[in-house]
Amino acid sequence: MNISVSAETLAPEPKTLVESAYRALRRDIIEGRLAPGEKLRVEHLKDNYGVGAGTLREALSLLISDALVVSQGQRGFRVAPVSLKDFEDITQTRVMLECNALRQSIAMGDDAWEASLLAAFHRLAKAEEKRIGSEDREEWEERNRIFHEVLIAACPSRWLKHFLSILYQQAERYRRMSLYLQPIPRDIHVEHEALLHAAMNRDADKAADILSEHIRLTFRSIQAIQAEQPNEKRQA
Amino acid sequence: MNISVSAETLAPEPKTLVESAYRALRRDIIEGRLAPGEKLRVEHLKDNYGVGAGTLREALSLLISDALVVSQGQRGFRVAPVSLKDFEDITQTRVMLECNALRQSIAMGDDAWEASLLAAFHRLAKAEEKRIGSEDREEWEERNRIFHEVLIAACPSRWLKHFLSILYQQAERYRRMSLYLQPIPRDIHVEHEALLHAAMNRDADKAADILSEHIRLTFRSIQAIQAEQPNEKRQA
DNA sequence: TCAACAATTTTTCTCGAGATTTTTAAACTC
DNA sequence: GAGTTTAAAAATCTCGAGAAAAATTGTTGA
Repeated sequence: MNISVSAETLAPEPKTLVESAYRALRRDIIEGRLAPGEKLRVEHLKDNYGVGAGTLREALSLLISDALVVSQGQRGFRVAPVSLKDFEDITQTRVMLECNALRQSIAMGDDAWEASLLAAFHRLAKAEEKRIGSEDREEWEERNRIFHEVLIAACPSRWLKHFLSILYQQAERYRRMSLYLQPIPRDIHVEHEALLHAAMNRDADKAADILSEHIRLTFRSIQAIQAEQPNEKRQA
Repeated sequence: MNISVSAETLAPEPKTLVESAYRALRRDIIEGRLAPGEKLRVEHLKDNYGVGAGTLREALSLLISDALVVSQGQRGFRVAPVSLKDFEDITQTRVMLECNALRQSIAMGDDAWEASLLAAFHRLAKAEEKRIGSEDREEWEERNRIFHEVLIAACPSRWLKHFLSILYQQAERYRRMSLYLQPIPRDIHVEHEALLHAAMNRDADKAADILSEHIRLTFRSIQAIQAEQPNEKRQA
């Protein structure tokens, strides 16, 4: 079985300028430094990222795969817009796919999978303990992603995992946008723990239920924030 | 409700050379003129498609979104490899997503959706009648795609439809590879008809069952061909 | 005051040439 | 003869400049 945590997780460092620019841009979009809907002028950005125009265009083309950038005809590139409706769609689609993948993973996971799951949970728990300073947020984000990734790692469907990685990225962007200042609520740790135990006990139904609620809860909290502050930008 | 058949279907003609090259390359890959695993040398291809090197690179980058092209590090681009295992994965994932989308579409489709579904079926049926010459194959492919697209058009999830369009493309490539000479079996028309009636009668369970079998059947027939001729190329 | 038109400016799109890196081939040693 | 090292060839990657299109600004006329 190919768990391949390090394959998708610890990317093997960029070997080309296009790749570097792609990653830098992706980070800047997901972490909100490039605002949703913002125009991405090649001539202006190529200086910021220290590459030529053609190289930057290529990096932007790659970001279309992730649906983080949109391009239209002869009018250049833009950061993908956001909307609550879109995030709801992402959430529902992710619930369906991730629960399915989790069931398969639980059904097929071997000892090595259990071990890497325990390890990923442990790393995440440690990050959750000391996440007071905002410095540790990046570490928590990384470990949270890995935990979710390992949960479904034993699922044999590459396509399912591919789509889920795209949806996770999208969800992360929304999460960061709204929970920028807010500390991570405490009960998320409890959810992760319950998820771990259900998975280790091979209780697929319970695990899927917890995961569903876990994913939906993020949407609801952002929905609530949006309801309080409807003054935020609201692109189509 | 936004049925938007013409949005994804009749693409609004390319307004840029990158877009033109992208479409030409996509056709050539899906229709098998560029073989799976084949190396895509930019210097050689730029002449065939009549564009500059940078433009072609950008088009290839866009094809990565569709998983029709893969690139690795500093070693250029390749046509995405194929394997029976991959097609099985595509089939299963597509069954799950397309059935789900179909159920939503049946639940939410209005009169206009029913009308466009009938129209799409009619066009497809006409193409199925006169598909003796291989000339009509292209027309049948197009109308088959539109029929499947309209079936799920009333599903409100953009992400689901986005993923399905990718999977459909992939499946089309496999279908064309193996059924190149074979005429389209007659019972496919019967399946389409049963699918239409189940959808029109709002019988979601029945429609989903038929659709599942419909998609799986294509895989099984290719699986059978592959079993007879295991001499074909078999990339990882 | 507003709308339509035209000139300017900006930006996108495109191409060809140069610098690195990979691949291929040959020569050499053990 | 097999494997390693070295040199040539090919391909990829990268950049800056020129052509086409879009967006902006200013002008004119009702």
